[in-house]
Amino acid sequence: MDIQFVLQQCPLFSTLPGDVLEQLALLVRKKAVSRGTELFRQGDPCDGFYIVAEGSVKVFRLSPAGKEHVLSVARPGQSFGEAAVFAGEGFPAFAEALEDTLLIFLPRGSFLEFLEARPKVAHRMLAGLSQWLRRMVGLMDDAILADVDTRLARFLYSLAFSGPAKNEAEGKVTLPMQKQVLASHLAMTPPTLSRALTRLEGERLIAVRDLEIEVLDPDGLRDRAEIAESP
Amino acid sequence: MDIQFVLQQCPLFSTLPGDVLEQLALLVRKKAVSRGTELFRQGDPCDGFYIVAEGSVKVFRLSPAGKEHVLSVARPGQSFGEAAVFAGEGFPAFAEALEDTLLIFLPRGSFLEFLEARPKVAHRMLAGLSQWLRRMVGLMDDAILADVDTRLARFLYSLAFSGPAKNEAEGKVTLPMQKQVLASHLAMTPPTLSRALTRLEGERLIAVRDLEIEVLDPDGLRDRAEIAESP
DNA sequence: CGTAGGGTTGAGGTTAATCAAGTATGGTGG
DNA sequence: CCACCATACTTGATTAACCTCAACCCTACG
Repeated sequence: MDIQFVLQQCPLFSTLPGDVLEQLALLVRKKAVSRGTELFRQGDPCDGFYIVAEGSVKVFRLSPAGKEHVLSVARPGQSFGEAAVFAGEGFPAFAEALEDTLLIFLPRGSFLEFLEARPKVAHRMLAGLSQWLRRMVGLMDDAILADVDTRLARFLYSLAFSGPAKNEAEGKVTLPMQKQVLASHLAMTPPTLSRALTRLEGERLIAVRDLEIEVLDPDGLRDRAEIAESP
Repeated sequence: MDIQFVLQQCPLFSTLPGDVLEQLALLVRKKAVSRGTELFRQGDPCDGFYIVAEGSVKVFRLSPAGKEHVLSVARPGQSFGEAAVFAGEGFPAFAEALEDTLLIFLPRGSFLEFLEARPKVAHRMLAGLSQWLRRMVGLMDDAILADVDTRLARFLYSLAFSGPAKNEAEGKVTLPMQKQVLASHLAMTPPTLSRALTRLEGERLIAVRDLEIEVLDPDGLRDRAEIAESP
């Protein structure tokens, strides 16, 4: 695994010139963990943050009653835990590897030094945190203002037609996580997700086969997702 | 109104030395608006952000169906809209003055220049955004994982015993907004909030008189809020 | 006074959680 | 190769929390 390559994949650092990337690479540590490994717990003091090189990591919160809510699933090139670096109050969530995973760890102290000298990177971090904030706010009022079918439709639509327009030829996407994880991410239970998928399938908007989802009617799905037309 | 004084009240700038504050003060514009004025709309291009000097501003999102969700109410010394400055994608929410309000406006361009030269301030902004992120995540999984009574208890407890421990002698606080605004902030409807207050009152945890809330049983309220003991 | 807005109270309806049973699927060990 | 088990997912029936709609109260204010 090439560290610099991974760093460059990360939105936070993708605009950095080669020599700066090289300096950054000197600060980091590689870390290989197996499925189920807990990277950090809510409240743990934050000694740095991570970028996923291979595999995936679930970031989630636990209610006092033990119910879990998945904030995000980090996949290769994505970072997690970076917000905690600046607040200095410990991690606000749990993180656990969903499969055998290769990570890059950026220690807090040396990373902050690195930042101090590079306003450009700091600016990039500010943009990155703003994005997180945006995403979380979106997630939140989705969960509050929209019903389950709408939430699901919105997730599927943006998976298929925005974001890193990935492996889909026409409208075929693969869910980036298990359905029970997705259910928690969308603030619903697995039975509810199952039924919501069935309903959207019944409306001929999608076709489901395990984690493979085919979007049959993009416009219909967009309507269901209550997303405004773009032009 | 003294601009520098207001800037210093804002957590983002409270640690700045006097001369830097002076420079910052040169960039800003005062703005007086009357109750009901819309400061910006969701999607508007972001040309800067605000700090409240006097009054209060409601920041909220609207669902396509027209339902409103109040993200926060900014009061004197608090900033809003700052996240949009960095993302460069327009404001993610609406903002409207709840009363006649005095504002300080920091224009995007000159503020970014100001930041560029001052890593310390940038670092502070990073911490500030992290705090926002934390608050939003907290709000979100409150709304998702906790029932209405718990949400309300949590809000009241933190209002009375953390935050800017304000005008309360023992356990008396004033709700910082109308009840219908609070209801939306806590992701419930006014009738539901009303009943929840009645229930907590019935359990002798609080006493309500208009916007004045007296906390009768702090420990009981903390238990109801499912907040872990601190020691 | 009379009206308007915020707030409360009551009855009824709906969404999604819960609980429980049933159906694949994949891995493991005999 | 097959029996076994664990895990993910689905399906069904019931329940409960909260929303909705409506009437009503109250205070402020013209």
